Amino acid sequence: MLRAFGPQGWWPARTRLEVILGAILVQNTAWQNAALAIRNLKDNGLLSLVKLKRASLDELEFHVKSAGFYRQKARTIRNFVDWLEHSCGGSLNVMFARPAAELRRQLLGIKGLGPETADAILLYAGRHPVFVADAYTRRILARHGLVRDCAGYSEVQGFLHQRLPPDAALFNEFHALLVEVGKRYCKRQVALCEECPLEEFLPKKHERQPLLAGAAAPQPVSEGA
DNA sequence: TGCCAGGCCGGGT
DNA sequence: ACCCGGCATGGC
Repeated sequence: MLRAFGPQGWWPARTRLEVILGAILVQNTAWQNAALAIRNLKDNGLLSLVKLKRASLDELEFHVKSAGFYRQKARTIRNFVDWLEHSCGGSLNVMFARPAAELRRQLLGIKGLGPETADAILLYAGRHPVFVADAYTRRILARHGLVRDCAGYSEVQGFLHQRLPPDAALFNEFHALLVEVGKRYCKRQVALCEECPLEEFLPKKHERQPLLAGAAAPQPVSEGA
């Protein structure tokens, strides 16, 4: 994928706060629409924790409207800012100084932040080696028979964590490339992705082992595989 | 026109 | 522990 598409330069954000806002705003939404919302916040001087704290909910809703689900996302932003204030004295430095596992639990406690959003924050703003097993990642792995079709977020994330060295830069680039490939070759209603450049690196279909088929336990994998 | 997009929550089995 | 409907805008 890297050879086919080159480095993706993700996450497309300038600051940690932009990563966090983008992670919330992009939930089940095309990035373009989330980027528009970020631009609106920026153009209206709201792209700082102090300003976000002062903004009314109506104001937030108005500016993030282009991202869709704007009432929920405005509340989620508000929930995060409130939590940061109470739990971290309003400091992202304090927040990101916490151990990844603890911080993840706390983020999941914020209404509107689920596993993918929390992990995107941990990886792309905190540089923690946590794989973001988003819809494209799950779809591509399932289409190639690496995980079950119905595999959920944590199952796919576990699959990747078992087989990859815990390297944030690797997770970053790999995930970004999976999304790029997914956008081109692995949409929802396309059953096959014969054009997918991943095919080149995988065993032929008849040679593939059922790595996580059915109720079988995950296979132990050698170190650094 | 209809489908899709880098989810998450709440209520129901 | 799943399953489902609701949430909403913008692009093709």
